[in-house]
Amino acid sequence: MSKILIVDDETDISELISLHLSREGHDCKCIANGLQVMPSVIEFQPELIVLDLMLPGQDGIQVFKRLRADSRTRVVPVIMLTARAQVGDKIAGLELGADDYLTKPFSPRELVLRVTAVLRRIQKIHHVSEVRAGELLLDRKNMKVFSGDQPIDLTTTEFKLMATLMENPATVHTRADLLREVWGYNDDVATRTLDTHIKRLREKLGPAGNHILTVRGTGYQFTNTP
Amino acid sequence: MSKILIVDDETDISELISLHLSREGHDCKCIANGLQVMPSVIEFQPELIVLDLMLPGQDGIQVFKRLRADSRTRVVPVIMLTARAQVGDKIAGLELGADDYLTKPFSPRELVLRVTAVLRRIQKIHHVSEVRAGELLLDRKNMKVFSGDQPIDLTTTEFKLMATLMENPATVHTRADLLREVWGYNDDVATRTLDTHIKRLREKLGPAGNHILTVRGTGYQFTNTP
DNA sequence: GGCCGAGGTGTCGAATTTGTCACCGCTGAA
DNA sequence: TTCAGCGGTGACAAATTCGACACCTCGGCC
Repeated sequence: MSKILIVDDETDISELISLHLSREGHDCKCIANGLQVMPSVIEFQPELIVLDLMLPGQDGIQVFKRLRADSRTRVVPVIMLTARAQVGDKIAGLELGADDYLTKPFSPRELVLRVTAVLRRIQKIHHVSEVRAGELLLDRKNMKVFSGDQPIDLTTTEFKLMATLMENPATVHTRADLLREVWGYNDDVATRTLDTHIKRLREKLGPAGNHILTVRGTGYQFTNTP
Repeated sequence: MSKILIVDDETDISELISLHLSREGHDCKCIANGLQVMPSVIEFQPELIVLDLMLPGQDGIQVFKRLRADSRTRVVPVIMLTARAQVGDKIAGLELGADDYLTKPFSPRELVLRVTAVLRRIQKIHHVSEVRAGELLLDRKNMKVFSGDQPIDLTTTEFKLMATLMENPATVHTRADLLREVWGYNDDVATRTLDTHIKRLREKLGPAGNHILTVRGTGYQFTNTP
């Protein structure tokens, strides 16, 4: 369930990749032009970039260098796609710090595996410590939530739930998803704890509580703009 | 109060920098040889690197590239030092994504200002969610501590205490410091809670518990090498 | 060796946290 | 309009967490 940006000139390949990654629950966006990369990354805020080195008009390596040169995009992991012939590029890419690479042609399954591996590896290492949403601010480092300047005391479970919701705003979190992420329930348990905790969160958040929307029959959703 | 690695061939400059940064409360380490950079970074885990581009034997730019190419070191911000003449280097460095640069000669005050600025900027964006120490691993994201593969369940307070200790290993944390950071006690309260929690931590950590050293009359200290 | 004080440890009660349950209101489909 | 079911809510009881305290051990100084 990660946001992935696919940068490839060949739109059919992009779409194929996108299709397979979407099936895994990822949120994909495709762009064909290297010039769009920086703005797209800053706007879309992908958690992973799949970058074809064969881009029209400009070198994929240049695009990559620019990604790594900007502190806003530096930490985003990149998987490079290279044609088998471009050995030089591949080496250059890895030297510059690509997180993985794939030589064309490759099977979609292979790509999915690499993506999963990189995400798992990367997500364990970095994450954003502060999440902002309107007047709300989630501070992981100090395990606190602020509504404006006012700190809101949350218990551990409440905080985890809040963090899970805030981290992916505007997406619906299934009851099962939340129970898995926050409580570690892997099988589909019938429990009302989630409801109770949502209630407690809303209570403590006060007016900001209406950032948490109910999606009837499915789960809950955090919205930046209540 | 950040860990800063200074990489400079000229030891007198290193020492000058180190002196001024230490006065600001930072924890500095100096190395003169570019080859030591990677191991030093991985061991010392600095939050900022001051890198002189004039290194004996090898190019500072190469060192920098290697830092950015490794996922373990990629996010560590770098301030580059360049001689005024090396305009080409400076440009190359910025293009590659240095976080700031300084041309020699510079005043210590200037450097301190830059360091402070970069730290403030960077710390707001990312922080390391995982802290490693020997077989121990602190995982902020999931609020867990692992001893090897084995997860150790900690309560919120225990986790905060553990995190505070692990984040600055090899430094002595005063009782007052810990009570302030973990419990928020600002005035000097006489309490034994800290002792009790240290005991509980050691208990739960099992053999790894001897990472936590007692500094008699002062406080506690976390050590990477028990 | 004896003493003093710092720190280790076991235990207890209060406070907090958490999951369950019963009851109710609301929603949306028929 | 009706009704089944989903979700909101208040109450409650079990479990956990936390800080205090008493007692003990150990290190350092005389």
